[in-house]
Amino acid sequence: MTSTSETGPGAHSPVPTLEMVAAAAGVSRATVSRVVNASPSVSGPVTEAVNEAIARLNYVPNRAARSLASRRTQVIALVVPETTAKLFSDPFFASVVQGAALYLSDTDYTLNMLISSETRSEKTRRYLLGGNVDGALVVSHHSGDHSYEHLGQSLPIVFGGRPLLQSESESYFVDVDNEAGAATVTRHLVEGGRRHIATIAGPQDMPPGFDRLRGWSRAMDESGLDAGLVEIGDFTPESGAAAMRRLLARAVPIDGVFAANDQMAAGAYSAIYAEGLRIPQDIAVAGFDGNYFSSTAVPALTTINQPSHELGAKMAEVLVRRIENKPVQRVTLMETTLVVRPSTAPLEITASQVIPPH
Amino acid sequence: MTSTSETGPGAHSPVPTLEMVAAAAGVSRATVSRVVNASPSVSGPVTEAVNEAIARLNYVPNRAARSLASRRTQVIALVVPETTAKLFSDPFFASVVQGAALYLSDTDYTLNMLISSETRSEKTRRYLLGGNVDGALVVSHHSGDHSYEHLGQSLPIVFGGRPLLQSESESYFVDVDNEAGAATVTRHLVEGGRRHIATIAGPQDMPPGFDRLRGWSRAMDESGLDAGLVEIGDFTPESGAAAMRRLLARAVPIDGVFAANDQMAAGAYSAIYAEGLRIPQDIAVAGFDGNYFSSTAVPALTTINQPSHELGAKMAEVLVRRIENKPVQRVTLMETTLVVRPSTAPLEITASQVIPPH
DNA sequence: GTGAAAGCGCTAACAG
DNA sequence: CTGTTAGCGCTTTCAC
Repeated sequence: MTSTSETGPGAHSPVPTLEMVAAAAGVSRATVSRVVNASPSVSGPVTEAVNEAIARLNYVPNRAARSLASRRTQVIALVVPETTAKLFSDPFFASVVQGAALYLSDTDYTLNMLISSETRSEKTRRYLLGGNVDGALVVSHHSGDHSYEHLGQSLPIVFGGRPLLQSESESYFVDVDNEAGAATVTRHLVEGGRRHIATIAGPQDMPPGFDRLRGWSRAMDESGLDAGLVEIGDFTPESGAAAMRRLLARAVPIDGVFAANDQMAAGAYSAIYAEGLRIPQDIAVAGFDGNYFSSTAVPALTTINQPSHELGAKMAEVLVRRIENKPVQRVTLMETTLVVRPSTAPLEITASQVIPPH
Repeated sequence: MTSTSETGPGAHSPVPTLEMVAAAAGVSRATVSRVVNASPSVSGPVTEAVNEAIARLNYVPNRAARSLASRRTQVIALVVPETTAKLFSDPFFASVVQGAALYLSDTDYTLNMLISSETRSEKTRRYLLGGNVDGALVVSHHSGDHSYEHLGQSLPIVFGGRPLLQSESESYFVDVDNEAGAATVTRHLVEGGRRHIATIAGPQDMPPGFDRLRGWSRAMDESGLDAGLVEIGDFTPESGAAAMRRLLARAVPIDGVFAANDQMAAGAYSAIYAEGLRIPQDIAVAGFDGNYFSSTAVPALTTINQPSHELGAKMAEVLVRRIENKPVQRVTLMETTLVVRPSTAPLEITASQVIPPH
């Protein structure tokens, strides 16, 4: 902490400026600027000379000066409007952030992470509107929360997850194809020989909850099966267990369950085991998300994998295109993948037991 | 993507400048600047008038201009020198990043995440030295990798994890107290009645591997037990399983194992089960890290919890203090906590079986 | 194609 | 205590 040698007397600037490059290359500052910004209107020889000088001096442009002059910041905000508790417990966020950061590391943009728990949302808004960023990414898992929607008029924003309300759908967003994923995993259950397939749906006021139920229904209809076995949970394991108990309490046969996320599927496991039933022999179980709940469950859980890094990367890509006025689709849906695991092993292996054992 | 209304003809600047505030408050720009920067040398009435104008105009300072003039960026880089594969699979990083981001969200600093996979490390270095950030946080899980060490001379840096080499220990770092944690969990095993306790250590060229082995040894010595049952792994589940097999192959009794991380403990589980032994009845198992491997194992794994968010927050705190020339310790050790789970249930409940069952 | 000149919005001595 | 005066390092018309 004692002052260390820094600006010794007559010390030359440690960081070379554009002006120094210009002098070294024998051109004007404007020309160097053009080369740095890859302007097409600089002759070959001059470009070379400048690049040589840049390399020799190890020149790095000063972002602040560049931003100030160009009125562009080259900064993208990543807004996470969540309580810290939720943030800490959800691996999805981390993946999305990493995906976005990774994509941007290949561009000239820089990621600026803003955690905006309730109390500071006003501060966040002002920061965003204060000309500190060129655009913003808003990630709110599983909620479709677009409370930053109105900022979209002043700043390019890309949301993760589709908006809940129709009226808000002027916004750009990237989402996972929840409905298709749910339909796919449901079809997988059908192909495994299951005929009495229930679902533990998510809250119907959240897009993922709604869309996944819809996908299940569609697949059931298409397979000519009854789509009446529905119970609603809130995406927690406990709610999954409770929903499963309600399903089992209905006096109808059930040989398969699709839970709208892995946590609820984990809850369903315990309810099923509590009844002395077996997975997958008696009831096949499938989830959605593809997080560690699915891989560590016993037996491992069949699920629909969400491409969370790709989602983050895609959000960043869409935003950059918007900022640079390149054409982009307002809505991007990411494909999911089915991950088959023992929890949905087909019934055929027990074909010899078509007659119930007891 | 057709051009939308932006700069309408004669449109007034949407973002108020400091100059406009000065005019509105009837003072000079310098005075406004002083108020914004909380300089003590501005009279009460004037401060009030300026603040009123700021609020009325909804003024937000321009970061770029401020940085350019003050030669401070208010930006902190978070460097993650890892392959993307590792980054994506390790929950530790995410926690540290979140902790740092959360801490900084209460300050005037902003986090700038740099993912620096091998190929781009030169680009990263130049960026860091190009005056784009006020300081850097370097997080490299489990490795003590300080390849950015030499930058410490030009830029304040705080590392996560202690450096491997003695010679490099001029650097500031925050680390988990690996040795104390390992000793604590080992003592816990001893208190549970275990007497033949082995360890599956991590690589001895990584500080955490080394320190945790040391903690185990120390606790064993202090308890008067033999500290000879050591096998080395590489922190993967597979290596943990292999090490456990080697331990079991030694023709000596083993009733407890401390694995240097949860993944290796998970591997040990499978080797133990493969021998027809039971956890915890025959062998108690404990890990280190406190990630989901420990909570989802069956039986759930006793482990040492790493305060990863706190570590991230502390790193940020130390760095900010360095930047602002406030006193800070060069080394900060974070305390770990013991999480007791069924995998180390005490032997006492089977006290009646002091005589081996066979 | 290239250079000259005029700032971008703010801070930081220096006077007063 | 407050105003004046210079820039910070770069981009960007506008001439040449």
